[in-house]
Formats: sequence, C-alpha cells, structure tokens
Amino acid sequence: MSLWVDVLGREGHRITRSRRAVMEVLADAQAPLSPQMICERGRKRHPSLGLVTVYRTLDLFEDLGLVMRVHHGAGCHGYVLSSPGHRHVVLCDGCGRAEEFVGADDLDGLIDRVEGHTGYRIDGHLLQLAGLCPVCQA
Amino acid sequence: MSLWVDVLGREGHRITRSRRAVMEVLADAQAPLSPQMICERGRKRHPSLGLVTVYRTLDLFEDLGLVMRVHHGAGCHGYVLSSPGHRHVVLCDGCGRAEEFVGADDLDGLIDRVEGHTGYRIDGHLLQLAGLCPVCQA
DNA sequence: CCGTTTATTGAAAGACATTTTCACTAGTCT
DNA sequence: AGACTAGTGAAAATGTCTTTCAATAAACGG
Ligand SMILES: [Mn+2]
Ligand SMILES: [Mn+2]
Ligand SMILES: [Zn+2]
Ligand SMILES: [Zn+2]
Repeated sequence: MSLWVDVLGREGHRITRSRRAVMEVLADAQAPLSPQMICERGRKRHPSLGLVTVYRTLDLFEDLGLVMRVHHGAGCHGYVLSSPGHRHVVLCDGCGRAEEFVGADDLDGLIDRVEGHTGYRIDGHLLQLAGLCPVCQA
Repeated sequence: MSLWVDVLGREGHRITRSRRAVMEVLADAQAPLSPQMICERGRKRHPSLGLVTVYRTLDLFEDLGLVMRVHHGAGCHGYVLSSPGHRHVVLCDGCGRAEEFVGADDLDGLIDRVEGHTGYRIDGHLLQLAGLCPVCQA
C-alpha cells in the first residue's frame, strides 16, 4: 500500500475515493497545482469530487506532512506531494516543474549569525529555490 | 527626499498623495500588513485613498523593489518595506513583528549541492526565517 | 456479508479578496 | 496658469475560500 494510506490509517482517518483522487492527481503532477486544478483533474478519476473536499483534503494532508504548500512570486500557493518530514523544493522558471531536494539544509551557520545580529531565537524557515530544470536549459 | 521618491522619479512615475500614504504606512509598521490594513491606516493620512489604488501601488512598489511580499504559513502574503536589492526577513511567531536581516546569505554551498544533485541551474530563492523576537522570549 | 455508527462528502450560500471598467482628478511640464 | 496624461476611486464583476447541513459511504462488529 502507498505511504499515505498507512499514515491516514495510523491517525484514524478514512481512506476515501475523494482522498485517493486528490493523492493520485498530485502523484501524477510534476508542477504545483491549485485546488481548482486538482479538482478538475480529480474528477476524471472520481467525477463527483467537490472543490470543498479538495480544500479539506489538502488541509488534512498538509497537517500530516503528505503535501506541501509552495509559494509563488505572485498569486501564491499551489500544492505538491512531499515525503513526510521537512523538505524543500526547487521550481523551474521555464516549465513550472517542482522537484524536492533532500540533502542537509545547512542553514545552521546563517541562522546562528542572524540570531546573533537580531536577538531572535529562530525555530523555523521557509526556503524555496528557483531556476531552470535540465530540460529547460536546452 | 526619501529613497522611494527618487526611485519613482527616475522611472517616470508620479509622486502622488496615495503613494505617499501607502509608503508612510509601511514605514511606520513593524509587521507585515495586508492591503486592507494598509488602506485603513492610509486613510488617516489621505482619507480618499481607495483599496484599488493600494493594490496597484503595492504591485508597482514590488516591481521597483521598494516593498516585499511576505509569505505566511497559512493565509499568505502581507507586505513589508524593503531596502532595494535582495533582502530577507525574520518573522516573530509571537507578535508578528518582521525584521530584515542583511549579512551574506551563504546559501552558495547548499545551492552548489542542489545543482549537482538535480541538474537545475539555480538563479533565485525565497528564504524567510521564523522564531521569537527578543521581547516575546520573555 | 449485513446492519450500525459516524467521519466524510458535496451543493448551495455566504464571506472575503482581487481585478476590471470608466469617468474624473491631480501631478508634471511648459 | 493651462494642457496633457498618468493616476485615482466607486461600482460591479470575478475569484477564492469557508460555512452549513442533509445525504453518503467507510469502517467495524456481529
Ligand atoms: Mn529546511
Ligand atoms: Mn538571498
Ligand atoms: Zn523546466
Ligand atoms: Zn515578538
């Protein structure tokens, strides 16, 4: 079974057609999708899927760390699938593709410095990279 | 004269009461403000200020690098003043205060690594830190 | 399997947020 | 001061997200 099924089960949430549709749409997508777009695509799999349910599902999945919100220069967030835990994403300026990157986020040096300068105690961050994917560089 | 007046002049934009009001509101604020909030506060200085104009002004100022959009976990962006050029912000989880931090953003190591792993050519990033400001730590 | 229980769903309406239009206003430059 | 035009703001249109509530369908025990 896929991971999200386990996670939902473990937390006492039901595995429904709607949730499955949303998950499958996100799994097939390479770029961040708006709730609207997720709903449209999801209806190909589960025609009665409602936009309200998409919003609720995304909220739940975000809480469970199954999905992450991606911020865009202008109109703001779409959603991409994310492995649970703390991840970051690179976005392609050309085609919109989104890709997770693992690897240490070695922000520790920077964070220490900012704590020193500002007196803040830093406990979280939002980091996204942007550029051109290998395909769009050609 | 303040910096923004020069920047607008240089680009052939007019210095208007509305723009002045928006700028002064942002200069007085310590936390990111929504367009709504900017409009309300701006009307104390220029009573006929319209919300539409606040939106237009923020778009223009953002293009000119005079203002930056701040992303928030949930409901998304407010605006803060920014010195022109590339800056970053720390947000206080307690009181909402926003503070720019200068100092090298030493993401170069991280960026090199991600370019190696993914094949992307990285040319931009979105980085915001969050935590508790000195006041809210007490 | 077949009911029972209850989390989940989706349509409709409501609340907000943002954009478009267009006649009017007020900066800027003679 | 007057002309020119970028900029403004009210109203309406459009979008986005939330709330409500009766109906549905997962999950579970018999
Ligand atoms: Mn990180
Ligand atoms: Mn930077
Ligand atoms: Zn690309
Ligand atoms: Zn604080």
